[in-house]
Amino acid sequence: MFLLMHAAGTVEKRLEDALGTVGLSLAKFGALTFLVRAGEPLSLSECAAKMTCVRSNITQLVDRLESDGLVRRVDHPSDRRGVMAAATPLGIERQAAGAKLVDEVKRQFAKTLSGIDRGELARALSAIK
Amino acid sequence: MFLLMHAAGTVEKRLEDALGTVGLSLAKFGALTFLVRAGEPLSLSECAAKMTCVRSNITQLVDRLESDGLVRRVDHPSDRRGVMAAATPLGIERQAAGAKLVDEVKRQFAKTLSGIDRGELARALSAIK
DNA sequence: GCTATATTATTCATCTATGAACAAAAAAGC
DNA sequence: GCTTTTTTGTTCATAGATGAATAATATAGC
Repeated sequence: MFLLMHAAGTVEKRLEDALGTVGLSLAKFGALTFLVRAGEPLSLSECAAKMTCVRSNITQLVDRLESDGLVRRVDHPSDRRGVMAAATPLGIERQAAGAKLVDEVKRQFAKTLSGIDRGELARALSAIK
Repeated sequence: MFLLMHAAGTVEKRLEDALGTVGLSLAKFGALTFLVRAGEPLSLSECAAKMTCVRSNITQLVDRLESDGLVRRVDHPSDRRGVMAAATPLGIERQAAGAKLVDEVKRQFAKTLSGIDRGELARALSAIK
C-alpha cells in the first residue's frame, strides 16, 4: 500500500520536474489541457466538475494561470454570475510543450515497466476505487 | 501511469478519512509514529531526514501537533540551537488509535487485491524509483 | 409577480509542502 | 584564539488543495 503511494509520488515528482522546465506544474498543465481540448471557454464550475476538485481551487488556479498569461477569464454570455476560462494562444502553445514532456515521461515509465505484465498491473490498479 | 496516480490518491483519501475520525491526518500520523517508535525525543532535523521532507515543514507540523497536545518540544541537552520533539502520553494514545485504523484500511486494501499476484505488483511498484 | 431555494464565483481560514533568507550557535581551519 | 563555514530551527512567500461563509444572480414554487 505504501509502496503504491511511494511509486505514485515518484511519478508525480518526475512529471512536476519535467513540466517545471516550461514553467508549468501538474495542476496548471491539467487545467490547461482541459481548456485546450475543449477548444472553447468553459465555466469555472464545469472545470471544477471535470477536474474533480472544489470550486475555490479553480478560482485560484485560474488566477495563477491568468497571471501567467496562459488563460483569460471571459464573461458568461447568458448567466451574469458565470465566469468562463479560455486558453490564450500562449496557453495553447505551452500546453503542447507540456504534453510533449509528459509523453516523454510516459515513455520512460513504460521502459521502467518492461518485463512486467502491464495488463495485470492495470487490472490491479483499476480495482482500487 | 495516471491509473497509478489515481489509485494512490484513492488509498490516500481512505487513509485520511479513517485517520480523520480520530483527529489525525496522514502527515500528523506519520510524524507521530516516528516519535512513538523512537521512544525518545528526536531532533527536528532528524525528523525531517527520516520523513524526507524539508525542515520548515517539520517546524509547522510540530507546531500543529503541539497545539493538539500530541507532541511537545524539548530543549536539546547539548546543542543550544537544537530542539527536539517528543510524543506526549496523549500523542502515544492517539498514534495507537490511528495505527488501528490504518491497519483496517490495509486489510480492506488487501481484500480489494484478492486474486491479484501481490508479489508481481510489488515488483512492478518497486521498479519505479 | 414575488418569495424561497439553489447555484456561481469569490474570499477567508486552514493544512500540507517547498525553498529562500535569517539569526544563533557549533564546528573546522588555520 | 579567531575567523570562516556549516548546521539548526524559524519565518516568510508561494503553490496547491479543502471547506465554510458570502454576495450576486437564477430558478422554482406558489
